[in-house]
Amino acid sequence: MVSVAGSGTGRGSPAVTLVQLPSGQTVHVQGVFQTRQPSVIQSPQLQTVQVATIAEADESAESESVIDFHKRREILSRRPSYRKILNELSSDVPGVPKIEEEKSEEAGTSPNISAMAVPTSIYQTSTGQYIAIAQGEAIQISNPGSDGVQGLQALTMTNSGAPPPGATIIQYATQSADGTQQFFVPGSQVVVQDEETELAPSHMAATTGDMPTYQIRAPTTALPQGVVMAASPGSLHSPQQLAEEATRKRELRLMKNREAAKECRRRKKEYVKCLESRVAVLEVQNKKLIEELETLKDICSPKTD
DNA sequence: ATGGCATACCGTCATCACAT
DNA sequence: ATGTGATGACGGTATGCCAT
Repeated sequence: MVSVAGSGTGRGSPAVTLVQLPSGQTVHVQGVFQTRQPSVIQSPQLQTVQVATIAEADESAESESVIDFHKRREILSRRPSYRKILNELSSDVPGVPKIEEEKSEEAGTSPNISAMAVPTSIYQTSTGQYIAIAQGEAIQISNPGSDGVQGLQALTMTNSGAPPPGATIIQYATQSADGTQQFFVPGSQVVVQDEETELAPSHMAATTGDMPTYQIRAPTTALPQGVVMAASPGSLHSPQQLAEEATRKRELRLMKNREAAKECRRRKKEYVKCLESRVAVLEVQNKKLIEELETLKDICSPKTD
């Protein structure tokens, strides 16, 4: 005969069951008969509901259940956020890294304009680079492909040489050893990229060492190809200006969404990795427990003698 | 070498959830 | 009500692998 003496089955703590063997020997069995555990793949929303259900069962039901109905409906209908899911997972499981909350400004996750000093104008070239012209003199260029500081380059105006009438030559020291580039800024809003680089796909431009050159010109009738007007706040009157503003807003939204999508995919990958590693751990654990169970069965199998 | 296939990555759109 | 961020869905592109 085997008697099960007792168990510590508090939620969160592993259940320890005391098994008394016929020989009088007692065995501590940990985790074979564990209390309900959330499935690995289960969303934390569901876990939340489970907990709520358990709580309900414990208490005198009626009063709470009516209130919780709508809440639960809300929870169930809500789409998961990978950050939330992973953070909830990691709060349960030590060793699982949390996804950090964005520290909006100084984090610098997006390599571009958000970190810049109040730019008045933002441009995106056909190669995907962003150019921001601040109120003062600073021009910053960021490569969306690169991250962090590397993608960000500051420019200062030098007012030298013999620029075209009304233009200011800007020298900008690239991080590569060879290059300086000239930007013509007549106080207007257009950045023109040199033709040789204009046709290059964005991923090529991001990876090649030779940097493209740009010109910032007075706007003509139409925007040059490969240039997106991104900002010129101020009075908007004509339908054309309104249309430009709409275009600018759209481009800005697209840009933000692009970044958001990147971030979302990164989080999703991290989340999936986390789940995979958790599956691996649980598989090992499961295997161990099965072996343990078999051993116990062998030991405890009634011998008719 | 080339075409087919699988996979990964990216940008965009639509939609939802939440904040203001 | 509106703006914004997050995310699923979809299509396009790049890349690697394999059979021919």
